[in-house]
Amino acid sequence: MREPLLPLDRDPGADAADAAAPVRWVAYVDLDAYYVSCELRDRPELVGRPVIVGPPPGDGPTRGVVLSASYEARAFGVRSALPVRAAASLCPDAVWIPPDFPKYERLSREVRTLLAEHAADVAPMSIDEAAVGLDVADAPAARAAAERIQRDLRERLRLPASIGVATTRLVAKIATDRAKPGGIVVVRPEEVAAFVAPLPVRAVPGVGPKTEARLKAHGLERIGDFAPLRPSDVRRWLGGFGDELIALARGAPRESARETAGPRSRSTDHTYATDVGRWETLEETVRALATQLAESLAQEGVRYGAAGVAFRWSDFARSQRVRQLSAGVEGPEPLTERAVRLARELWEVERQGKGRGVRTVSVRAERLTERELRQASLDDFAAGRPRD
DNA sequence: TCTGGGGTCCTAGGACCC
DNA sequence: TCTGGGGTCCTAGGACCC
Repeated sequence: MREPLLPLDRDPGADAADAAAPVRWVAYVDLDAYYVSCELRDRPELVGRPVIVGPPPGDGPTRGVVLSASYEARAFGVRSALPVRAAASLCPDAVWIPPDFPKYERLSREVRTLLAEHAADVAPMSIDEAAVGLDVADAPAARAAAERIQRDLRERLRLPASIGVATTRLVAKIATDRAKPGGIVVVRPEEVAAFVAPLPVRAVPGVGPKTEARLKAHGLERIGDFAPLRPSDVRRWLGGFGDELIALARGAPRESARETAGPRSRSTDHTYATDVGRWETLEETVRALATQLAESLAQEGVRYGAAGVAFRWSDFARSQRVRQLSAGVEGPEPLTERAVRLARELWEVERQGKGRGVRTVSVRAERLTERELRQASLDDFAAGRPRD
């Protein structure tokens, strides 16, 4: 059987464009135990103690989870996403701090500003991660640049960071995880295959518990196991992701061309203290969430082109519905009206016979566009290009 | 000790059009 | 009347990430 020829089947060195392209270094910056670190700036007396950011376990049932734990708390087995009560029993002496998201957002912006002083090319990946394109010639210079960034973050913002350095974002991100906490790991392009080979497949972003289990069933546990495989075989189990894994294992990962061009959707939700079995209650919540979401978008000059609703049921299953809207619309009316209708559909169709209640309801606006940007680009188009 | 509150991307199937 | 091939849009659901 013939194998389709893929880019990754070629010898990377044989590609003229690749050979001519200068090596690009990327520093992947990950702030350690970010929410906790933000809090310790204000409460230095807690440094060295087990600290947990999350809804404090109080009286009554808490439906919360740990958002961030200091390394001292992690020594007790406390991790992000652990239910609050489990964390409290693992680490009874922890200091609990309720989350202050505006504070974390504010600091995150300060971090980006600082990073921008080090490099022109800063791509925020999440509230506590960023990929920084380094303008350097070789690995020693890249390491030195990462050290400067790390020191600057520590001294000026009092935030500890781990940094992975490589010539692709993917490998730099994987290296960052090996650098935690507080370290720097540099991977030269010629070392990539050897660096990833012994790592468990879970080290690859995008491989979670389900994929891990499926791969294990095929006898694949480490990234290196993929190097000798045929793309067509792996593609059967993993789709296009299989090609990426093979390329990585062979030391020639393909950089995803995806641009992070601003958020694509925004949602807001509400978890009830006890599950809800009355439509009237749900409708009221959906209406309130949709109104609030649409108003905040309108305030920022952001339009939306689709509306969605999701339920998390008492059995933790999830159902959702999304509908496209006519065009980029604005204001609470379209979102609210559509969201209530979708919620009603979900309620009638998905609840049938199961008698389950709703635990969480969420409302989402998708296909976001910025009013000003949209206008500007239309103007540019009209002015700069002939209409044909 | 059940499991928050955001998000993203991928895939597959159906509708519809040419 | 049993029959094509492509392309695109929309929707649902799964998996994953911080």
